[in-house]
Amino acid sequence: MKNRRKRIDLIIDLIRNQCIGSQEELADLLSQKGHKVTQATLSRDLKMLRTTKVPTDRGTYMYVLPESDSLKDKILSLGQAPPRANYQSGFLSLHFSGHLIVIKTRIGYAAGLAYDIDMRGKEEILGTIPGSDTILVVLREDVSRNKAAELFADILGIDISQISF
Amino acid sequence: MKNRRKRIDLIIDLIRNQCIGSQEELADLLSQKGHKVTQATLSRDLKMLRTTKVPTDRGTYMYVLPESDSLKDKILSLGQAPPRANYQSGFLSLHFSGHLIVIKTRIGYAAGLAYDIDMRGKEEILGTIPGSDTILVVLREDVSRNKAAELFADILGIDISQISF
DNA sequence: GGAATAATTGTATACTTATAAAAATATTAT
DNA sequence: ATAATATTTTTATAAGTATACAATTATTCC
Repeated sequence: MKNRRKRIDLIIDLIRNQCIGSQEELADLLSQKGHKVTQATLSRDLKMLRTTKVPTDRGTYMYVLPESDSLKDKILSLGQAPPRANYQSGFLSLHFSGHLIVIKTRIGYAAGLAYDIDMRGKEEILGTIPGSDTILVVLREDVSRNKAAELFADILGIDISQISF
Repeated sequence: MKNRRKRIDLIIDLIRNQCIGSQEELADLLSQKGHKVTQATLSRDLKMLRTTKVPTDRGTYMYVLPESDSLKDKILSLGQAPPRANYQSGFLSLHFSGHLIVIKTRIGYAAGLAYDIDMRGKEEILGTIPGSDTILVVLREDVSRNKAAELFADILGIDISQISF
């Protein structure tokens, strides 16, 4: 089945990025994205992903994914490459938000990495702002994500699959 | 009530030391030790303890306690007002701009506050960059302002009305 | 291809958990 | 102590989740 994989990926995404309080709720979100499945199927999916429903500070409940190890295995077995830290450069992760890029680094590595990025991306980058473990990169408005992703994969010496669009 | 504390302690003990698959099961164990309570009470106890039911490798489910920190606080503060650090001393204002949030703090408070924000908003926040009296927060693109406002009201211990949309 | 086998899903339902409302128990103030 | 207030618990039930079994869909092996 082809859709199962996509559905699982989507579930992981949804759970990562929003507060989902029940399987019905998840079913709704999924169907909005074209995956019509019943609660029973989600119960199985969530069990397979070792997902848990945790009480929140606000008195509600939300599903959360398990700490990466087991999850990574699950994802791997579904054919997707897990992101891994690059300890040589201090790079940990890269995310887009609008024309911004947020790069997380090991503590203390932000400044050094930001310098390298500045040197390499004069054309595409308006500026970088390093904290201690985070770099904010402001892209020029006319630089596409794909272009930027290629550039950063190159600068950081990582595979483009490690970049989260 | 005197028994509540003892019951909670016992629940923690039981969950730590054996596999408990349902609240009914826990109720049985407790009653063997002299604590006769209904499932409803346990539901509340477990919610209060932030306990979660996790799918095991063997295809079963078991309750587990959360990582220690929050747990100790909960137990210690049983009955009293919920423990919440008062960050209001450092916090001055919060403004949105696109998927960014700019928080002004009293001088010197930005780094500390940013750290707390990082700890609390792993899901919703891509990263934070503290200056000395300003924190830049980059939200994930799919986090709405309302959700973010709720989150920050909670993190900062302020009323949501203090947040400027 | 088509039969045999395996994986996935839906249906229906049992099982489990959460919660409103009422009752019981404790605490506080007078 | 007693009324007033607050907390905790049970009861009853709603809400949510898991699973047996049947149906469907995919895969494998002639």
